[in-house]
Parts: sequence; C-alpha cells; structure tokens
Amino acid sequence: MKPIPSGPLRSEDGAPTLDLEHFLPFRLSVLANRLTRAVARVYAQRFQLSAPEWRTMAVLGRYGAMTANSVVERTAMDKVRVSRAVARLLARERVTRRTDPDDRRRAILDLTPEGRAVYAKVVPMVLAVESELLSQLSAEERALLDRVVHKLEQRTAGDFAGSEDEI
Amino acid sequence: MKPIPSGPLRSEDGAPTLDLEHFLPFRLSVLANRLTRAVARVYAQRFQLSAPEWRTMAVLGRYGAMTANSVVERTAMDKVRVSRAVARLLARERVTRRTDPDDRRRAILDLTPEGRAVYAKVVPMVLAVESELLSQLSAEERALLDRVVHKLEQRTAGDFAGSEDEI
DNA sequence: GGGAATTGGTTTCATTGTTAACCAAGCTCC
DNA sequence: GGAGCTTGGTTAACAATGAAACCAATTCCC
Repeated sequence: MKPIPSGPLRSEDGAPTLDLEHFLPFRLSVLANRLTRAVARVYAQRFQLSAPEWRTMAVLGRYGAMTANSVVERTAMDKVRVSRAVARLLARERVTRRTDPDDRRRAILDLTPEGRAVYAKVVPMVLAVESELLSQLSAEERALLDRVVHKLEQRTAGDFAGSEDEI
Repeated sequence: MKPIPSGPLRSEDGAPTLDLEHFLPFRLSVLANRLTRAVARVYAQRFQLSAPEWRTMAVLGRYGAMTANSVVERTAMDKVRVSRAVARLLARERVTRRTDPDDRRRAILDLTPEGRAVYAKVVPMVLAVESELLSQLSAEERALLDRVVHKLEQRTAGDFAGSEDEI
C-alpha cells in the first residue's frame, strides 16, 4: 500500500501521469459495465429480454402508458433504440401501441397484462441485485454516493464539453 | 431536498417499486457513458483515436512494453477489443509488436516515438477533463467517492452474480 | 517423446449501437 | 390555404461489440 498522494501524480520528469486505475471516468465505466451485466443476467435469458426492452418496460410499468418520446426522455436511450425495443416488445405482445387520436404522429405505448406480469416478476429481482450491492455501504456512504452521483449527473447533463461554445 | 427514505420504495399495494432515476446501476451506466464520451471528445477527432485505442496507449505509456494479455488485464477490455485496437495502432504506427523470443505465442507491444508523442499530448487533456469534473466536489466528497467506488469495484470483482455458486 | 490440455491471440459471425436519411402529421405565418 | 419548418417515429447503412470457433506455440504428465 502506497500513501495516497494529494495532487495529480507526476512522473520523474514532471509530466502529469495517467493511471487508469485511478482515473474516475475509466473506473466508473468498468464498474457500470459490470453492474449492467449483473443486472441483465437476472432477466436476460429467463425472460428473453434485452436491456433496452427492459428499460422500456420499466418506465411503462412504473408510470403507465406514454409515448415513445417520453420513454426516450425517461430512459436516456436514443429514439432508434427505443423504436427497436418497442418493435420487439410488440412482437412478443408485451406492450401495445395505439395512435394518439389527438395527434396522429404520436403512438401511445402501454404494457399488456402479460407485460405487466413480467414486469412484476423482474422488479424484485433487479432490486435484489442493487440492494446486495449496496449492502456493503453504510447509510452515510449511500447518502453521499447519492449526492455525489447527483452532482456529476448535473455536471455532465448539458453534455458537458468543458468548453462547448454554444451560441 | 427530500428526506432519504430508509427502505426500498413500495407502491400502494406493497409491491416494491423500481424508479430508474434512482436505480444505481442505471444511473451509473448513464453517467459513465457521458463521461466516456466527454473524455473521448478531447482526443477522438484530433488524434483519430478510439477509446479502446486510447486505453491501450494509456497503459503502454504508463507502464511500458507489455503483452496484449497484460493490456487486457489492465484495461478491463476483452481480448478481441484489444486485438483490434492494436491492429489499428499498428497500422498507424503508434505501437510496435514483436514476438517474445522466450515464448513465441506472445507478442510484446510498445509505443513508437510517435505514439509516445501522442500519449504525451493526450494525457494532460484527459486529466483536465477529469479535474474539471471533480472540481464540483469537496475534498471529503472526493475521498469518499474514491472509497465507495473502491468498495463497489471489490464487490463486483468476481463478476458478482449474487448467487454464483462456484465450487 | 508425444498426445492432451492450456495459453496467447486472431478471425468469424450474429447482435448491437450510431448516424443520417427519410416519411408522415402537424404547426406557422404570409 | 399552402410553402416551409418542426415533431414523432421508422428505416437504412455502417461501425463497434462480444461469444465462440479457431490456430499456433507451449506446458503437462504419463
């Protein structure tokens, strides 16, 4: 165990050094990937469900019928992904789609009873994975993690470029 | 600020509820994606470099020549990705590959002078992105974030399945 | 010494993600 | 009322990914 240096590491010649093991974007990326896989594992094979499909079902199950666009907003997926996920969910009769009579561009999506049944089974499973994960953390740690992640979400929200000169 | 609920949320009927917005694996996945893109933005076009290529260069630049397998371990990418990244880096003459005389299955990779030059230019750029990101956090928050992420890394290391009965 | 298992790495193939083009409905504003 | 912009969503084309098959060199172990 080496003592933790306070500033950014520098190599002998004074140039800043990049250690992937300590580089936050990298670490989070690896971590998030593992988590996604761990979560997907509980529903993928058992319910023949991909992550985009599950996310779509998750928001429909939680908030009720909505347009594809709303699904896009709530899931942080782009519309192509949602479109394809919905196509597969329709094929498997897990959601329905009906054209909004008030604005015929819109299609309103909703879970079928069968979709709802799948939803009800999957929710506890993925929550169990999360809570197992969090079981390692104290209440303070959880609260702070929540706060910090929230800050980072804010910080990166406008698709932060650091120096994006939008007009 | 809402008070932090102690247990998992439950809907009226007592069934547990899943809110993507508060589901940690989902949040981290979205956040990590944004971070990866933000970091990639600083080197992608300017140096014609993809994320896997950059990661490969990063470990070679930091730790010196090593086999592809070691790159795999250090970057947490799978070997296919590394293999392809290396192929492109070879084509652009940013790394060299020579067969290890002691074990002719192995190929030892290293940065070329040009690769090293690119590395030296990119490192400060990505560090700047990270530090801009972290500038939002207090010292305590950073320290705790580091600790919590470390815990989660440990927790998910064995590719935690929650119930993987390995022998 | 020599077959079987292992290791390092690449290729193949099916899936997925991304970007741009596209279509159809609705809105704007003259 | 109709040319042109905007919005909701799908399709098409292309690059990136991951699992498994594969090849070659090495080690195991009888």
